Amino acid sequence: MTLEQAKQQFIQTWGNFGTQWGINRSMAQVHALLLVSDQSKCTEDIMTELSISRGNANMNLRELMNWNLIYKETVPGDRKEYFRAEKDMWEVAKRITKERKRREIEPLQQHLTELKKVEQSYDSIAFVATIENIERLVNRLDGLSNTLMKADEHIFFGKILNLLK
Amino acid sequence: MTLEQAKQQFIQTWGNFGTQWGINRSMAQVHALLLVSDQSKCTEDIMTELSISRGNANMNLRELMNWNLIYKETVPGDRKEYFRAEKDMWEVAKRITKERKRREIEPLQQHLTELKKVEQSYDSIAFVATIENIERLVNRLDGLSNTLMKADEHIFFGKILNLLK
DNA sequence: CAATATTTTCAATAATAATTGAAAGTTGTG
DNA sequence: CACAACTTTCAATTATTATTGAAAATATTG
Repeated sequence: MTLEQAKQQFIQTWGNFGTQWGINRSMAQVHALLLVSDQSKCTEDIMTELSISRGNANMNLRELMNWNLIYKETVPGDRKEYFRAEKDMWEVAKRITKERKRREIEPLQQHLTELKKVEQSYDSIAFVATIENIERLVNRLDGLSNTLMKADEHIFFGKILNLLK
Repeated sequence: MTLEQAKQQFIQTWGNFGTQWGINRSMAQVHALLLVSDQSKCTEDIMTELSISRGNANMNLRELMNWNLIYKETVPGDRKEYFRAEKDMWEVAKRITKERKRREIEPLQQHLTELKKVEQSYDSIAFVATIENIERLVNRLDGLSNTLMKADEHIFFGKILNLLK
């Protein structure tokens, strides 16, 4: 397998896994392309190399910036914007965690809190108990994300993986 | 908010979060419905209560069984199959973890191992290093899932959440 | 500030994924 | 074993999501 083939393969694979996680294929592929590229790339490069449209490239680059997974770079004497990916995968994990906490865990916590305001009755007891079980789990996932975001990789995994030894 | 409204709200909310995670809305809703229902329910009940077709209900019930999140139950004197959800949310978390490990982490590990077989060259060094960084993270997530699946909730979260105190 | 390069937007279109429902298959019953 | 009850399948349809590309907006240069 040549380097070029391997990179293509990786982009393909990353794209497929992305879709399984509710991330659109193009966004995952743009991310993958930048992860395995030494030089930063401009929109034009990305359009060409992934055979996607300008609009698509632009939109997903912007979204990757929102997730803090890529940076803009400027090249002296060139007007275009160039993009580079964060390569430290522990950083990547932390940033994804931070964003998912904000977009998913926190809204879910809000919804669950609301649901507990159901009017009390004999039948509502079991319902509230179920919601509270879900809430407990979600709160713990939240605690886990907070810990992960603060910890360094070594401490985080080191301690966890020793849990049951 | 009446109990009925709260249950409907929960089903709605669970469905929406599901779609964000690459789980189809109906499957998440069927799961939600069974989570908040005291009695086990047959296909007909589910079709009616969620206003979905027989095929849809059947397919998603089967998929929830594959994930080990619901059980079949039989009612004496009734031919129909009834379904009940696992209500222990720590169990639910463990089972989802187990399944995601099998469906996502393990195949990804395989792919990454393959990619390292790229032919060596000056340029491939950086590529392999990036793949190895990704691999390290994925392996640790794998270790984390293994630990979670074996641990009980109290031990698992107790120790983690004390990490940085 | 006009000319040009570049980025952004967004309505239209295409691709993908979910859903339906009727037909085929299966299982249990008298 | 014929019938009825129930479950499963799957081609067709519908709904959702992603993508395109041209036009509008913005930024940069001389």
